[in-house]
Amino acid sequence: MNLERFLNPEQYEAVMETEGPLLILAGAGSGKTRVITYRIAHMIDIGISPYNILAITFTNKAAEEMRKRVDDIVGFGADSIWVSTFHSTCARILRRHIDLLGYNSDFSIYDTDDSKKVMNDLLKKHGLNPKEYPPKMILSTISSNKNEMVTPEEYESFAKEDYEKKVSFLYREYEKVLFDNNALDFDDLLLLTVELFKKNKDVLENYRNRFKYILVDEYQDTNSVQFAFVKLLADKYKNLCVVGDDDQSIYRFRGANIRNILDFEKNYPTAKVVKLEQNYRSTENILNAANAVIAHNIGRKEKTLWSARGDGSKIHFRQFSSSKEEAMFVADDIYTKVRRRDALRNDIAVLYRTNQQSRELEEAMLRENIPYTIVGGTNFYSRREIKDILAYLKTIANGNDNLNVERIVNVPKRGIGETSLGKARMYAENNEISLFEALLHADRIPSIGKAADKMRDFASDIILFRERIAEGEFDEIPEIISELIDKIKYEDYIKENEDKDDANDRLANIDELISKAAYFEEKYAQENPEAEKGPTLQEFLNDVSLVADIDNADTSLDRILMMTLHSAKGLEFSHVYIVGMEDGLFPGERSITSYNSEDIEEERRLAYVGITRAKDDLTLTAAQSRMARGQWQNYPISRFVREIPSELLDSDTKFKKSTAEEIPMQKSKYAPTGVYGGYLRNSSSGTSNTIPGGVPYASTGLLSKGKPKATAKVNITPKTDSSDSKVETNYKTATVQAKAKPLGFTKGSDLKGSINYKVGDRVRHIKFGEGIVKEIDDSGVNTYVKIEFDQYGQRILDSRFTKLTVI
DNA sequence: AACCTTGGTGTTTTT
DNA sequence: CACCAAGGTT
Repeated sequence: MNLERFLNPEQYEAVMETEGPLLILAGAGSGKTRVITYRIAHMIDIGISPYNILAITFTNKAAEEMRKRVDDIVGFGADSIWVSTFHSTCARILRRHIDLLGYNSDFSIYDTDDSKKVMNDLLKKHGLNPKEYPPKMILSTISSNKNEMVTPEEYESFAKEDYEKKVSFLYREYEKVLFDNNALDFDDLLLLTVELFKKNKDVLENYRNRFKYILVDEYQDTNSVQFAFVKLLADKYKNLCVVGDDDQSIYRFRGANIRNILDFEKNYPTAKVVKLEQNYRSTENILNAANAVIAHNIGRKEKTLWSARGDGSKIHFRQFSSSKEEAMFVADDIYTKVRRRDALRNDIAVLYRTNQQSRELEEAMLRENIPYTIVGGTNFYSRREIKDILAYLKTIANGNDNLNVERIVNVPKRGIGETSLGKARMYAENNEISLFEALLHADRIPSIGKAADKMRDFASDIILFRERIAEGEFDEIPEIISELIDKIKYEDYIKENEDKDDANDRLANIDELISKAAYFEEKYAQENPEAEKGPTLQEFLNDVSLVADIDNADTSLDRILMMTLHSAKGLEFSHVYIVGMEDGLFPGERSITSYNSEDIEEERRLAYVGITRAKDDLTLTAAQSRMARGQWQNYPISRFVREIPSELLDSDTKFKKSTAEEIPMQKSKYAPTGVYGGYLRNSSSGTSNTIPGGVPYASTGLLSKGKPKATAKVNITPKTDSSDSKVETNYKTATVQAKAKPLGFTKGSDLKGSINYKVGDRVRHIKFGEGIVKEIDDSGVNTYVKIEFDQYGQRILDSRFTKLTVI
């Protein structure tokens, strides 16, 4: 391969140094991905076996992309490189060897919600007041301990105050519950792998010999336990290449230790260092702005990023009176750009500090009819119906997992109530068996009555599935899911308990889960070409537990992307908007008042990451007031905007002197048309709400169609709220009690137009095969497509998720 | 046992 | 404001 043609001298050096420790300091946009992929390709080219390479990436998406790119260059062998994230790598290792640590290889992986549930139960059990011992805080202490590899015993010996002693007690108890449930939380995946290696030298030796060459991307965001993991593996051959940029370290809150990258040369004295300082991504104006901002941080590795792309346009800054105005501006600006063909939709991103900011932006995009995808927020996998089905699958895989058993034992309702369940719990505890075991032998539970039969039926259904899977009766995971849903009559349950739209929504989500399983099978077959069997249920559940929000974002669609600054790491867009540039929001209140200067510096690094996502055009916006915590907050313009030299800025507001008061407000040109406003609660809470500014959403089509479930009480009174006083419309405030659709539908809400099939078309679906489009229903919030499949019969699919190809 | 209402409370960012 | 948990009602 003649690589010098494709690489600059520094990149070339980084590619060629295959032996020994190497630190690549890769500034933003400096062609890092290019270097990594060429490096791996080169290694294979000079005869290093792909089998001996381990590459750790930050997201699964990045892993997939890297594999694809290497494949494009070398054309073979890329599939036997082990490319994945820290968490997935560790999960995979643990599935093989965790029995050495006393766990069972069918362990469940608990997400944050699960951990919270465990902690709440513990507090209740020990009569501790959640106000005195906030579960969130305790869990975060536990998490930090795990990331620093501090055991409950060690923490106990540090603990001086009563509070700390209680926390150490809870830490110990929490670990016990997880162990008893045969469950691991995210931190355990890393921690236990390190423990495994330390305790079992032969296992470690095995992996050391396998992974002779190790590459870690985004090294600035590794934490102590990840460092330990890498060090253990790399210590024999020391062919460790780490790539990172200390200026882009943004995960301190989850234990990332910036010293890992700053001290790399100390830890590996023979290390070579290569600096990549030419930025190929951004215009000079954008890069200079980023450099100016980050220069305010102290204690960084000195580097000067430069670009040869020319000045480009200036950085736009606008301040608005409210966050609503801000959102409308962004939507309007995007609309104009796309219409004038200045930008393609999938080359535009809107970035924000907190997920809740996505709400108003979403409304604005809907109003301007701009197709968008929101990354993150309410995760697909945290939807009720998905969690239910997954809880079944997890129970089938791991019967010791009491948490998941509790979730589904009476869902769908099968007449097992709280009272009888309490007795089963008691019985399980007294006999030191799992809850599932107790249910299976429910007839032995004293004074339990009729519920015993129901319990036994439930447990034996689960066992039947387990046995049939073990005997290889199912060819593919989607079949397990489909049959499970039939068996427990989940569809009927949904249809009985929800109105038509909601039921459709949930059923479509379940179909989407089946599609995901089918996609997983496909991916697995590609990555394991020699495998005779498909992936196991555990492997699928693994994958599901460890997906990042960004992993699911399909960047090829003709939609703009909206996400947090954190999620945007590693991505690039031609046009970038960063909204909410306000002191108090970004940087956040806490980092401003914190006396630890690290906090504000991390926010600044986040700003740096955000700015450097932009290739050609960057727009920063701020609002003078926005609603937060139920109150209007008035924030001044972010210091990060003020740190950008004024000659780089295009702004019709003069704010160099840097206080918000001096800035004239933008006049609104977005007079509302009478349909505007806040959110209705969904039915489960059912209380009345004030809709600031107008008729409830029903008339915008955002509410689920059809009549409200509860009686709608709509009192319209003149609006007196001052927030919209600039807008000359006849505003009303409405108090309604209604069955409403929460606006939080994310993951790429669709807008009409991006569907490329019509009634009568013959289409192909990844799992259900071929079929004919019978009906396209876009009367409600989302568009549903009814399809008659040749093999699977009629199904209703949600167009937001379903990818159908017209044949 | 299931549904509805009320009240209390919390504040980034994510695997 | 929005979420969640506890208590009250059918």
